[in-house]
Amino acid sequence: MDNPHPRELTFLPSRDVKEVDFFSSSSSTAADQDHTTHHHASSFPHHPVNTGLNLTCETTGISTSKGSPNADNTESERKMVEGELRRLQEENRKLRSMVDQIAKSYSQLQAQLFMALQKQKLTHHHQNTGVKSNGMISGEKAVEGDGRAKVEMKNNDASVSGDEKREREVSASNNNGNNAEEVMSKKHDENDDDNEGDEDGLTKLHLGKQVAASATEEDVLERSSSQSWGSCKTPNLEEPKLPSSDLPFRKARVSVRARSEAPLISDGCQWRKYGQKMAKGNPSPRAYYRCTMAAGCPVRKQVQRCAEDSTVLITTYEGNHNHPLPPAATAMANTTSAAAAMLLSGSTSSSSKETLATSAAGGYFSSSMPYTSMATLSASAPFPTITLDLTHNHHNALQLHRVVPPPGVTFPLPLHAVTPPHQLIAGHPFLISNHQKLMPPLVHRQQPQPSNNSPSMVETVSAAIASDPNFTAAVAAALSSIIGSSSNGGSAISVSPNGSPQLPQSCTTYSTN
DNA sequence: CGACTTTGACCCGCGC
DNA sequence: GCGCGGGTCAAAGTCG
Ligand SMILES: [Zn+2]
Repeated sequence: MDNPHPRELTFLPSRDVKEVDFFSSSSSTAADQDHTTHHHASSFPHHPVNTGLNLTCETTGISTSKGSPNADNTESERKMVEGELRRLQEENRKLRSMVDQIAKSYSQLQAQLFMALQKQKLTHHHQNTGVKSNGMISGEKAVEGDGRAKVEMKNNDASVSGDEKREREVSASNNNGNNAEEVMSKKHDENDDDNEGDEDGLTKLHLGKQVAASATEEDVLERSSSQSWGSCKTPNLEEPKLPSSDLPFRKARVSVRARSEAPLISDGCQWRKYGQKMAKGNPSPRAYYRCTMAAGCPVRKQVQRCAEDSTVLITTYEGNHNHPLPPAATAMANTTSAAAAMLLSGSTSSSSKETLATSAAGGYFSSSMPYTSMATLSASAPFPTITLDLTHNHHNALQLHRVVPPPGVTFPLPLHAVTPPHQLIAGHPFLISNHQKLMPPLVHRQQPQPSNNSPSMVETVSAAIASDPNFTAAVAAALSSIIGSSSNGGSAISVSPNGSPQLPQSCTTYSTN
């Protein structure tokens, strides 16, 4: 059991947490201010500011500074106060809207959770919980070692037409150091030997192309699957039916967009470049890297600059590490897995509905990752991809984009950047349930605070995601994190479910700034 | 000398 | 079947 995921929250402990506690700090201050203001500004039309937040003002009276004896001063003071008051009201308003959204989201999540649990009970009772260590993801076929346990997950969307069910097998490789290697490294071989004979049907995934989830994903999947997965289904919307059932599995990828002059982002891992190609439509070449921290580590990443904005570096991660990672790298890994999980969950159910997924995701993310700019999930591309867009960092309003970038999607992830250990993040798993329709666009709050750091968001998100996919836990975590964190920049997540059906693997892409 | 990068060739899936 | 594009392999070169 060494799952990398759980591993310490080392999310790049380099920075401090940037999350702002919305409620704790901001709100409190606001409240205080309110009080003060109220007193003074009696004349104001001031609406009853009710922050839904329950910021109670009464007692506090900040009578402190007031008492100015001079009328003149009083006058000027009053103006100032009024101005402040307005500002505070504005802030309160924003806060309130946030709260409302959170509340809604919470409700929805609860409902979903509930449904999911029920489904699980009914539907799949049997999922084994595989334990997994780190997972590796194999691309399309999972190679199975003898010792692996396989778990099958089936998702059926209850809501959806039943055909959507997918079956996945996850092979949990407990002892597979090798497996991973094999899998990743040689795809080619697989074909040939894919069957070493031993396989029972399992070996070949049921699907022609379905892929077994890699171990890594397994983690995610496993956990999530047990909970979140099954559940994911959304309430029902019809799904577009996708050919998905047939679609081959693909790996989930996580990409990060960030502005960076440097050609590479340091994510705590060691990478070896194994190829470079000129991508069509993009003047800058795309570089392919493989993790060299461990022999068989299947993790790969692609790095390329944005065609439109060469300052934006897009890093896409795929796969999970099969070895322990340094703290700095942990975040990434977690992110990846988390992202994968998200994709999976999201894709599963909704592959069709962006909205829902989107909204849900958006909600969570945004809440959980205040700093991130936006996250996008898309199943459409060749592989399901989550993109974190850190290029807009500061002040962004939360937006949901349903962007479906042709190529992939983006979603804010935690960068490897070094950050301080976040408790939250690591601790709380954050999942996006696929289909929840939370509020569509989250609130946009733009807070004056510049301070955000994009990284924190990312971290948060990734951490959360990565951490455990338990739905419940995730939800709880998400909520808590949301509540706990203040949002600064906005983040948006969008999901575009196009049709890709299943996501076997996970990739994470980062773009550095 | 080992690890990494460079770079053209090769493989493979996909659309026409 | 062919061409295209994405991704990977692996020999050769580079660096410390
Ligand atoms: Zn690795």
